[in-house]
Amino acid sequence: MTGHTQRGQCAKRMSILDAAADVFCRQGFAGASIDEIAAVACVSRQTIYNHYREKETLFVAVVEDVMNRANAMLFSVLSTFPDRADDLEDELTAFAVRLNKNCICNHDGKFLRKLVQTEGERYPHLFESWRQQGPGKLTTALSALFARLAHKQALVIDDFDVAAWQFVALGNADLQMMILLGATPTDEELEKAARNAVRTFLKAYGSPEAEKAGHPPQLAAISG
Amino acid sequence: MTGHTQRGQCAKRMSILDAAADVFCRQGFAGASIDEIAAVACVSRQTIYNHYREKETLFVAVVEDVMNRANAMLFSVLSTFPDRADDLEDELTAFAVRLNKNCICNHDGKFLRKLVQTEGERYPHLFESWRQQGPGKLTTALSALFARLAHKQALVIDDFDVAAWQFVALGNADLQMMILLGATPTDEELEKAARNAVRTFLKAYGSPEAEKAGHPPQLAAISG
DNA sequence: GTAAAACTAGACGCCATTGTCTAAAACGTC
DNA sequence: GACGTTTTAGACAATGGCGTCTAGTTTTAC
Repeated sequence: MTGHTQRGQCAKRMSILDAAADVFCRQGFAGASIDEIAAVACVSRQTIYNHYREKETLFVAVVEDVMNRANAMLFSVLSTFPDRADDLEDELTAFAVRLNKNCICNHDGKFLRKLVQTEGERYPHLFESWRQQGPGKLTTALSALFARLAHKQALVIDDFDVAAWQFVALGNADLQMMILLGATPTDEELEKAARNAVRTFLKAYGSPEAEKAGHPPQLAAISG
Repeated sequence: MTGHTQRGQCAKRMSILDAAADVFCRQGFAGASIDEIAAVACVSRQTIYNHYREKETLFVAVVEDVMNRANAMLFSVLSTFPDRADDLEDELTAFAVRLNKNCICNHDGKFLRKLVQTEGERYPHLFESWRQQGPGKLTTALSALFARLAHKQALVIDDFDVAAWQFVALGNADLQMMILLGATPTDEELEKAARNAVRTFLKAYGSPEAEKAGHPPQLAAISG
């Protein structure tokens, strides 16, 4: 139980977890075979059974592993939310790109979406905890961040929770089909999707005082 | 091969297709067993092999069946899109409710989302045709319908395709999590989600001239 | 260097599933 | 009522995956 052994074991464990995530994601739980996972992980089948009692144990461990990584990435991205009202459109667009690219369209996001949908009913406890720690906290965090921007007069928002979800939903609007099919969007597609989303978001929630010359508000000319 | 026989066979076929859709949706392709499908359909296993050569043939037939039903329903709902500018918010909200309830949150929608995601890469041709005939035509149709409203000065839209996707995306925003977990939203939840979506959509795309007393535009008071 | 621990390759029993086959039964037509 | 078609129930071989076991090899600790 010394450091070296731990490192070796740890490496095998990670290799197994990565391979299992790959195979489970492609084939689903029922379609995945331990032999294929062992082959992808470059490990003998017995080693897998040595670390995890059975297929189900392995599956749960994989899901927890991916969940932890995804949540960490999510909060890492959240910490880059724009704090000041300057260049709000560009800043929000860049943030939406980061969110889509690193949390939703990446491997882990694809894995979780797929597996939550297919196995969620079979493991309610597992995915309930994901929902609470992932998307649940995303909502409250984003909601608070938008509240801060609203407090600084950069946005005009009546319901922060609703606005938070709508921001995320708008960000995915153009990518929905690609997300469904598991394709990875290019940087241009990500940029364009985020740009469209933020433009519409700001048309709905943008503060008139914060508008700059570049994008005059459509309704500014109305008198009353 | 007379009428009665046809009717009997047809009933069996439908029974098999329905049962197979149910089991495939719950268990996935790999996890579904012919025996379970036969049991749900109240049919002997041999009858299934009599109608469909093998499991894969049955699966393809089920997907095509559900796709056809879903597309028909989609266009049926699309035909109820509001045509006049009166009561636009209420009309759009009711439309969004219909779209979510009958096309996205129903059994067929759940089935297609699940199966496109899990088996889409294995049957690219099948799901490509779905994409073109379903969501693809939804975009162009919605886009044209919004263009008509814009032409009537009820909306102000620069890019109709983008607006169409955003309308759908906003409509799903509140339901995303339930959709992912396969839960069926209540009527109240559907109503509230649609209401939030349309409010924001109209804040972004609403025409100032069409605004009524009930919901004054946020930017109307600006002089500049 | 040695001993313990971990890993490998492969064989093995077990079970579920697929797809076929057969004989009997149900159904509809004439 | 006789005939052809369809359905049924069950047996059947073949396949493949799971999980165990064993014997031999590599890695790690001291």
